[in-house]
Amino acid sequence: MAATIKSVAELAGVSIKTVSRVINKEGTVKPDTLKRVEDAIASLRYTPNKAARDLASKAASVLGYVYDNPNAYYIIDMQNGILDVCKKNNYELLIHPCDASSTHISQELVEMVNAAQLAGLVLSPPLSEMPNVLSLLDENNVSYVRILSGEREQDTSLPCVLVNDFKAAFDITNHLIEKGHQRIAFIAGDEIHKSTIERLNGYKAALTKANIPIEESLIIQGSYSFETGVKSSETILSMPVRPTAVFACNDEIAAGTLFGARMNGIDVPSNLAIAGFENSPFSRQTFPPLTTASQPTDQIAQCATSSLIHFLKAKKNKTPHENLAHTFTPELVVRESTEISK
Amino acid sequence: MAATIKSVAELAGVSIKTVSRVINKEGTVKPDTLKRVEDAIASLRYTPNKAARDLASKAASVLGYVYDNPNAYYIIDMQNGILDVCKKNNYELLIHPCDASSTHISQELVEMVNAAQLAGLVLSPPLSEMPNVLSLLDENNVSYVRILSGEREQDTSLPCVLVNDFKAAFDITNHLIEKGHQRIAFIAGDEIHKSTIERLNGYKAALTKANIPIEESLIIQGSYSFETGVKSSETILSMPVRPTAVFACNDEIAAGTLFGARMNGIDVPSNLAIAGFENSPFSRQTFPPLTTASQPTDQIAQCATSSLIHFLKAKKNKTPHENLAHTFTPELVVRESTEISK
DNA sequence: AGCCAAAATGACAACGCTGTCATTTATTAT
DNA sequence: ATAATAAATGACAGCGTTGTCATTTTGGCT
Repeated sequence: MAATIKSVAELAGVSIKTVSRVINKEGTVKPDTLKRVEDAIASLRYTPNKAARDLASKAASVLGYVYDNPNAYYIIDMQNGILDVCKKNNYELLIHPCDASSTHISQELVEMVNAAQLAGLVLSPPLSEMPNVLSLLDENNVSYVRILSGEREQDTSLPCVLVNDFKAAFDITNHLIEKGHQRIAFIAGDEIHKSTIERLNGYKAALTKANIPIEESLIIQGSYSFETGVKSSETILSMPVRPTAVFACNDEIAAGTLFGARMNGIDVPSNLAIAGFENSPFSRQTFPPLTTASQPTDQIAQCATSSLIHFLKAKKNKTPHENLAHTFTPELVVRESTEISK
Repeated sequence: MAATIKSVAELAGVSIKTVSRVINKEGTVKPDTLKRVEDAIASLRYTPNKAARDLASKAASVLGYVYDNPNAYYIIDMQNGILDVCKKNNYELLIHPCDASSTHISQELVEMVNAAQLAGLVLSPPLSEMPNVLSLLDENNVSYVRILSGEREQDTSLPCVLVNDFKAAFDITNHLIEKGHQRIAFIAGDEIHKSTIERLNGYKAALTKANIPIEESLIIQGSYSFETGVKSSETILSMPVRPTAVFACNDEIAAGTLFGARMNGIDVPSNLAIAGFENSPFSRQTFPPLTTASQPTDQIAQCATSSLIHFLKAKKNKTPHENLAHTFTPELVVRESTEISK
């Protein structure tokens, strides 16, 4: 069977504790002993038994990524970012898709954390923004890092990563205004997502700054889906005074809007300019490609994960932990859907 | 701290072994003892320590999903399918994205299996089709299930799930022929994927059956990407005798082709019919929506995962394992990209 | 009631590692 | 050279389970 720490110790002529020191890089081993142990490890192809380590050290090194989000691109990017950092820190990742609208969701998460002995959780929206979820996690002393839109509430000592959707939405709206648009419709995503609200506020702020009155009739409720875009395009096209531009809350909605416009023979951008949000791959693949805001999802994920890991280390060593909140601001990406190419 | 088996045993007034029997559902516990133990578990909110179980039973219940595939939708579907079955069987899933073109890929996988003490691996294309990867896994006695295109080779006792790309590609091509097309271009995906070859063969078979000669100049090499589609559309549009239809190896290529056609003012489907493959969400979101073949990715994933778990159980109990290969055939989905809607 | 097999339960040693603390060895200061 | 100190190493007891095997209890027969 597989080599154990004992067989390595025997081969290297040292005690198992010394081998343990080597694999944990404790640094208190003499160079030549180190070498012997390393050789033994290599020749036996030894890999430490994870279960035994976790058991002995009373600390599982597994994080959980919990999401409820239909956006495959977002999830993959998040996941890859998280995995990246996990790998570097010798953590494992447990993936847990779930239904945020379920009434048992909070309970479900706590049970999962217990059952899988997770060290911590990475929460992306909308879970990261649901007070009931967060408070139950707090009660159960679960460590987590949140990725969310807007500002952080003061009442937490846990790490979090903020996305400045307000600023990015402001920039997009501003871009449309600079292109000469005065009537700009806004298609909202799910209300449960704080990003929807932040983006709406950014939109409003840009209008206000340009002295354009905010018309509630131009603001359309919806969800983060292609279908919302298609439906909204109908609404928009049938408005008595038709807007000349649309700012959709994400690329999927924008793509739907584009699709709907197409169906009705409306040319984009000459008859209707459309902007999305997220810079997901298909924002480049629609015709014409979509103006959008580029969210560095994998960086956000990496940042969140390493914050969490730092936090966990600090917690274990009872070291004080300076709890910085990192902020990312998505950047405007201008493409043909708002600008006629030469 | 958290409850342990010992505290449960004390509270219930039984030995830890009996508690162990209860949590493992061994079924040899008297109803009233069972009840007492279950009550104790509930009142202490006990959850078994995973590390301890794995260590004692010498068998971690963690599977690995290894992929190298840029297609976010495919991966998410696969992953969800796998997770589904894992959850039902109390397995965990470790996600491992990797680079199939790396020279160390085989080694990397073996190391990962050892390091994480994985029970088995789920391999999707192209990894599932790479002889060097498979043989090294075999050498190291790693259990895995493969998802792949076409037929199974005889030389393995491990489970696998087959996708009949040949038949589906035949159906798509046939559909185009029935629509009256005689010159049909084929845009291939990456050569490393067996699906590319199977789909090409299906295309050829359909042409042959309809007595349409196969023209090599109509077969364009490429990779599974939007860009391939865009580029290929240029190639196609500049052909001396222009094809009237295109069968792209997947939806992404098809979307690219559509994009390219658009750029050149070619109407789809009236000037050029386009079919894709995969039924990924955006095949519904292009304008016009794409005719494609619907692959039940999550079912395939579920089937593969449960095959693997059965195999592992059989292996552990040294029970003989009947090694069936399941086959899925993607189904034709006709949409507007090949058919003018009324 | 008395016997026996079958069912239920328990005692205890693993499993492979880390943490604690004791012991040995090397280094420095005198 | 010698004591004092620091660095390196080791012995051993856990960690919370499961597996093995021994022991007790139960229920069905006579």
